[in-house]
Amino acid sequence: MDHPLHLYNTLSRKKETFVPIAAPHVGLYVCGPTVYGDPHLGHARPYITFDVLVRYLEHLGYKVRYVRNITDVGHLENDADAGDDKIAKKARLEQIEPMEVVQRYTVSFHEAMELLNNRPPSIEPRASGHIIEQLAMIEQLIANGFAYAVNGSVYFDVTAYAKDHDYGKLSGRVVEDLIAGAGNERRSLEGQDEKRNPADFALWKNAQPEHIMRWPSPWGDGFPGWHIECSAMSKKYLGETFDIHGGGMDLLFPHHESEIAQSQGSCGHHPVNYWVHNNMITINGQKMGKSLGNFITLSEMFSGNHPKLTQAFSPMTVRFFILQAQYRSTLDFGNEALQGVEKGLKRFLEGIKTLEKLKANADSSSFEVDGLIASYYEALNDDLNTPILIAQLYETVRLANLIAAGQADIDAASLEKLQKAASLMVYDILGLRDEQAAGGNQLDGVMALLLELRQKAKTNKDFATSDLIRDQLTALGIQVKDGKEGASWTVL
RNA sequence: GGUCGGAUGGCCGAGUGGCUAGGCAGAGCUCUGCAAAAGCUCCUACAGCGGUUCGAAUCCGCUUCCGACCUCCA
Repeated sequence: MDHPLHLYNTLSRKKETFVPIAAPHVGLYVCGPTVYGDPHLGHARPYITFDVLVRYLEHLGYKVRYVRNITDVGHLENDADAGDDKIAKKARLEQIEPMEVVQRYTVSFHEAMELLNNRPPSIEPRASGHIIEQLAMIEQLIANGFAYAVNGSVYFDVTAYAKDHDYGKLSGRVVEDLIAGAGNERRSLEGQDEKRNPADFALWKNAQPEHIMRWPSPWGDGFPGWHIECSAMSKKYLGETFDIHGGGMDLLFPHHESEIAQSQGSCGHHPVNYWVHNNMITINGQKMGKSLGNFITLSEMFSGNHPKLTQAFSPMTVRFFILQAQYRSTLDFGNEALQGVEKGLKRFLEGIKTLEKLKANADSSSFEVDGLIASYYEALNDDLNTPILIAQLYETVRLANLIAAGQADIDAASLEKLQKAASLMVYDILGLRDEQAAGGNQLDGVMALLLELRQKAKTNKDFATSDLIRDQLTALGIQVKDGKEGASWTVL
């Protein structure tokens, strides 16, 4: 291909040509959700972004193994309940089993992903199902001198690791600063005094008696630390070095930095070639997140049941909204923006349908079809620039409408090429689907009949009847559009 | 406090040295029995101040403002 795929690699801080380790195979690991709460708008962004990446890679002919974990062992709290396990806490709160919480939110996550038309990953490993692998990696780290056990907990020894490795190369941290402590604002975490050094991080945490989620280990009952699951599971399913690791920018430090240290420390080499990070969704310019409590869940988006929402927004509106920003830019949430996207999406999909139904009307095209199609690929190849792709597809829609109106020409061969390429981009790569496609053959037949009756009325100048039919249909949510080739309709 | 990033038209959001991003909103027109849809046209912005350059939204410097990470987070 003339323009190979380029991805921005956080590690090198520049766009790089994507070259897999063992083409045509591509290994992709994306940090999955912690299932102790409903999925929110922020979750939609990485999973849509990497869904598009997977779809595109497969279109390019790669065989992708897409691994995305489910974190169901919880992480340390930072508030008054410091040292608690988030999942255990929520379970006590609701008087149910931890695994029940995990199950409920895993299901709700899957439902949201399906609504957003994100395809499931190839493997979706659970942290709780890989305790053995995590323990093995921790023991290896101890054996290699990069970890130490204290009071039933095990910590990663950043100082020891940093002697021969660059801890901080991904996130741009300086080890000395981390060791010195990150300023006066740094809160004191439970277990901080057990660490040899403030920069050290937990690999295994000793479980307090009230701690429900616990597993036996060589150091006593406990639970895995913050970052070890991703290292252990990516190694298990993708190997010690794999192609792409994705996730939100907020995971850059300490999560991904520590993943590198754990993998490097235990296996002896760098785990990932391309680190790809999506930016945050903001609300009033501020990050939308659990800790700030300013997030909107996906089910609230879809139902409109949230004080910040003036109306419901469909899953495809949300998907289109997210795809209209490049994944490395922040994207600001707003009703006005969403409403604009909703209308734009409708016109967009209508236009694509118009293109699909188009018939060739000339022996040559009045515009350059190959260049237009090439522009789709150029956009995607440039670090998945979906907004540019969408702009080019809008241009395609404009041309299709012109052809339909007899104001532009296209030949048969060009038309077929364009139809194929545009549909591929819209449905297969961007992963949009027509939410209004409903009714089936029966409705089609009924509508054809109604429109025929209306046409008769119009021919007889019986506009009262023709308007009655149209207005009643409008009231039912079906829009009638009179065109040169007769009337057509869409479900609103 | 440290590190990094951003400031684009009413709103969202691309773009990195000259050439229209795109969408939504708004205005006009065409089409139409009237609408709707669609098309065409218009609205042409780049935080501020300096500098480099024939030419800067785009490069450099300074200023102001905003954000992210440094603590679980997509």
